[in-house]
Amino acid sequence: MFAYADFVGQVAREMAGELYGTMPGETNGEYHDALRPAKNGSAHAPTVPATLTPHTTSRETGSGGTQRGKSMASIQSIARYTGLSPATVSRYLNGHPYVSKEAQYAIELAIRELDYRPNASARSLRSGKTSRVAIVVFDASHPFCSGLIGGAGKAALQHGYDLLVQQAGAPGWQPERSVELAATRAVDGIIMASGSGLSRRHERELAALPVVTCDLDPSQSKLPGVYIDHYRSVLDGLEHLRERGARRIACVYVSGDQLASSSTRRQEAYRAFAGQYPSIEVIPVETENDLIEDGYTLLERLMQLPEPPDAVFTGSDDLAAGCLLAAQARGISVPEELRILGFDDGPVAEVLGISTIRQPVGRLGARAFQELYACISRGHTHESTDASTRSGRGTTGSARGSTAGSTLSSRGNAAAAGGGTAGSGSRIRVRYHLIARATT
Amino acid sequence: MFAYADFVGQVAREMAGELYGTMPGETNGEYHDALRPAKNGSAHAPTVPATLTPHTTSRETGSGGTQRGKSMASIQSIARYTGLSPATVSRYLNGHPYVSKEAQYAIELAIRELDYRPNASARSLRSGKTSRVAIVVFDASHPFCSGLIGGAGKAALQHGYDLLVQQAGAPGWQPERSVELAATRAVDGIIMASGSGLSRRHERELAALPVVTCDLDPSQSKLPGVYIDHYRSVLDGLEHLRERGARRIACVYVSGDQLASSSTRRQEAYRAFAGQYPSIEVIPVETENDLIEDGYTLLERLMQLPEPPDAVFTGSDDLAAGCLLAAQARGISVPEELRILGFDDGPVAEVLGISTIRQPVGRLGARAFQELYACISRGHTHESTDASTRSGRGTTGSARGSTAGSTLSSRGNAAAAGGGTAGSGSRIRVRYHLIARATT
DNA sequence: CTGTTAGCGCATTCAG
DNA sequence: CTGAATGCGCTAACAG
Repeated sequence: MFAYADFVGQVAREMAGELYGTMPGETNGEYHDALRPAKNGSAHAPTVPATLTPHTTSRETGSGGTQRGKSMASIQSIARYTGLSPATVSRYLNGHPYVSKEAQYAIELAIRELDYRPNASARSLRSGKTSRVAIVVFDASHPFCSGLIGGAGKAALQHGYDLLVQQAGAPGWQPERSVELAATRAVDGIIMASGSGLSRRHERELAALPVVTCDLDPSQSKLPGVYIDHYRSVLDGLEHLRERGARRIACVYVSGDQLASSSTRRQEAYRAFAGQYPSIEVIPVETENDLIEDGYTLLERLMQLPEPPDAVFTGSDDLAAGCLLAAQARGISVPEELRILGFDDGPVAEVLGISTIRQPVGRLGARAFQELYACISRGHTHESTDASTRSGRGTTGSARGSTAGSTLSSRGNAAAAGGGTAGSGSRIRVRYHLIARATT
Repeated sequence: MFAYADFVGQVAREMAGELYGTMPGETNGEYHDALRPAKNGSAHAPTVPATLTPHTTSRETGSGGTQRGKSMASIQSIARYTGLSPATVSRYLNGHPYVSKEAQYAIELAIRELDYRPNASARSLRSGKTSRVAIVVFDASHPFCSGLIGGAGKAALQHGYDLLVQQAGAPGWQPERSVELAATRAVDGIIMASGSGLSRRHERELAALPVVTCDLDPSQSKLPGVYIDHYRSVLDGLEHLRERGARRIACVYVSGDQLASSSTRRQEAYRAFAGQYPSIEVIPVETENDLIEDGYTLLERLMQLPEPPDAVFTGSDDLAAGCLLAAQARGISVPEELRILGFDDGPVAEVLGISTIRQPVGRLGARAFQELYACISRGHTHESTDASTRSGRGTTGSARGSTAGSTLSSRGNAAAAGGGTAGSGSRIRVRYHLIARATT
């Protein structure tokens, strides 16, 4: 098969955050700072002995401001250059009417000549907006998170926004950082896609800011959020297994809910399912992480049980893959003896032929941004216009064929209207797909 | 097997950027734009008849500034609150000495009371720095890119920096956006990890800014950059195949080099290898994309050839996976009849047991940031102190056992000293690993 | 159509 | 130890 031990080692190391450090034994020649050329300023480097103050061209360099020598052209510069006033230039820049043709030409020329660029900070300071939002995920390199980032980023772009990424799982990160980001107006709003380390206090602080949670358990906080209905997707998945004859189903949940996913909701679904089908045994199983290796050991643990399960609801493709590999290694036939269901429909599930539940991750991220954008445009922070009429529009079971619809719910500022017909309400629905594959 | 057609459809759709849009048929209650408050400007959109100027609440809301009602506490506010001067407060905030105990307490209280937060834009405006850098990738949700983002983000965090992400592959993105980001001082620097659409002009503009390329072909631009030595890794990979008896090797390259990877370097390596071993036939193969589906069709194409290859150097795990699946579908025995080598060592290669070449993607991103950081700290932009003495420190072949070392090179501002011993030079080395697995 | 004035929030002189 | 003054770059009110 494959070098499993080695693999485990690698993953463990990478997850431990060592992946970007300097490995011992690698020839690591850092830069010499010595031969730094003095390209600074208008040919007078500040590195001068300092006994004689280089006399900074008297004024102009003034007190604070841009210390990068080039002394970036300002709106003033081009005002002087053209003989116009800063106001006129500003007007031109912002596309205001009432700027004479001559002025326009002159300004355009000056801009090109002086290589002028408006200063973003100054603009933000004046306008109070940054055209920038942040998304907080646990680990940007995790497929789920990166999907979120991708989707949110694309949506942001369409509105002229940029996306800042913070990783709650990175060494040194603290919840403070995210709160401050918005509080200090470094961004216009935040998409919280990681519940990691979110204390009550932080949440309270966040509530005062434009924030939207993303795939966080909605019952955990009062913040508006976009999320997939894990409860129903789990029920559908279990139903899928049941229909195919499973009677002892191992139901996995991740202990540390570091990653953005509502494991509590899942567990509720497990319980609900167990209640609904007393004849089926639901075996809750805990795992610390959801990587392939974890799945591997997980299955070995399961097989130690006096009465091993005949199905595993893993809640993750990687776990499922690990389970499958372990099963194959043990000579357990899948799916005859053991059914395995994944989650997310990543490449791994694809190539291994694992049945799984596909989530519209990219769209989830995009919706999150859109909600946030609405929030921001409205000038609100979150304003509890809470009327979550959790509509239970049928369709709960019946994983008929290979796909079943579910909802992606959005609980936002606008009043939530439960109804079934389209339009008017803050609920947005997309479909997830339960994909049945031959292997598992 | 698995529902391949369906899969292909999905991937195709997602790559087309539709992944975050609204699917037809889903109940999608978009927001009504009707109730959007007229928060534009100070309430007079330029589209207005302009006869009467709406006259905004006289002072306090004044001219520009924060339009969010709460009227954020400023340093002034707490100066007034405490009876101190703004200067003292500022001193306190920046940890200056010479602030009396009493003042401190008073200020701390006021801060808590007024819920004060320093304004990031104002700070940036003054200081000229943002503590923020941008990374430009083609698609954040691609494993390679997300690895870069993850690594860069973590490294950034350690220096108190935040990371902004732009996706060059997103609909609507233009190279302008990236340039402007740095030019307008919205960020302190840029990590360019996507060569997509980079014209000469843009590159020239970038050259004047703190920028570091990441995994872009170093021969393509004069910008400083961090990159993996694809040339040598390819040679090692081919050597690996040769040692195992391959004599007709299909060498894949991606036509559009949209993703951050130097396909030209690879092709050079292909040629070099072909020159070195005249008895081995190197068959260059082009593919538009590097997804599993592409690998699948790729192999089918290869098998149409009069003389099919006995090995494939795919340059991508996904491609390799596709090849493997296609081969299995055709009843071709792997590795006996056909050897397949992947690249990156992602989960897919892992579970399928595909031999592959692991790249330290996270570390690559991290190094890129570190280079950029050095750049920024030094106050430089890039200054071509170019002396790339490409050292060829042995170790080229000999994929002995299962791993072989290679270099991750960094070409920066400081002069590059080729030498073998540690230190002194701009070269940074880490190891990639060629991982041999049973299946392929 | 244009210039003058003023101030966004902060940090840094320079005098006390 | 502290306060007054100044300006970072930009834009929105006013007058012209």
